[in-house]
Amino acid sequence: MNKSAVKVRNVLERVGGFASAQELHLVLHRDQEAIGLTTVYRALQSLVADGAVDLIRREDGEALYRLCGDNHHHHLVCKSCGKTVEIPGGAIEKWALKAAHENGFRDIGHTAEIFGICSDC
Amino acid sequence: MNKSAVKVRNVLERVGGFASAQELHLVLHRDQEAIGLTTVYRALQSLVADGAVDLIRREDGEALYRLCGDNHHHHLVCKSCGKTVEIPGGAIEKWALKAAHENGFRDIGHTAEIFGICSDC
DNA sequence: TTGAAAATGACAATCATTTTCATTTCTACT
DNA sequence: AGTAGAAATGAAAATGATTGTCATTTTCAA
Repeated sequence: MNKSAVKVRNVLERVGGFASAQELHLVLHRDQEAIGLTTVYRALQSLVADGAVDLIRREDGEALYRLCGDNHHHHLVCKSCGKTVEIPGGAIEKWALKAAHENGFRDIGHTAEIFGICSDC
Repeated sequence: MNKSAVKVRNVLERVGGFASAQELHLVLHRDQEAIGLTTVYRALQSLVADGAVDLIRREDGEALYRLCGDNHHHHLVCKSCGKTVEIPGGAIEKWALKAAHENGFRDIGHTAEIFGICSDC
């Protein structure tokens, strides 16, 4: 992991939730960390590729990033306010492996998100 | 619902899965249905607002639309050749409902896709 | 030190989606 | 039928996040 990726990861750690690439870039600049927007995007790409960062999409399609623990989980997202709850995979993992295996697929990955309206909205 | 929305809905019915706005526009043109891309977008917006159409995001952020009330299924996609297999939801449905309920969410929907390498690749 | 490879960032390019706005088509009422 | 006002349409321009380009800088092993 290179220097920029470390900086970006530190900011993600500090903000402690989902943030867009542009927001992270702003925070870095407020902190006098000279780093280009392009580099922020590249750092995020590699962090996501390494599995160190989660990527989800806001409803308007904008990408949001968040540090993720190494434990695998999925998201329950409120369509109205964006509130997000991490939930364990559980049954999904087996379901994905089973379906893939039955069809002769290997190197399996999966995505799953649940969305709805939270109790506050 | 106006004329364009009906046309768009008919195409969605015929393609029978997720499709992007641009793909739908292409299909409409192949069918000699003169309709502008702008109008396709507007029709999709109102269909989504009416709850007649589901909107999800591809991994690159592009919007995909699907008629609601389609019998529900998920996709197993080959990362290499793009081959796609429809698979039933099964366990996922229960998992999504349970997780959402435990966290006080309502109006639940979910997306799930499995990626891997198919036997031909 | 040196030279190749990787990283950086200003800027331009891309591309889905939205806005604008002039024009056309409905709709309701006489 | 006629007509005014509202809604729909679509071509073109604007928007905005993300990615590509490429010249320059940094890193680092030999």
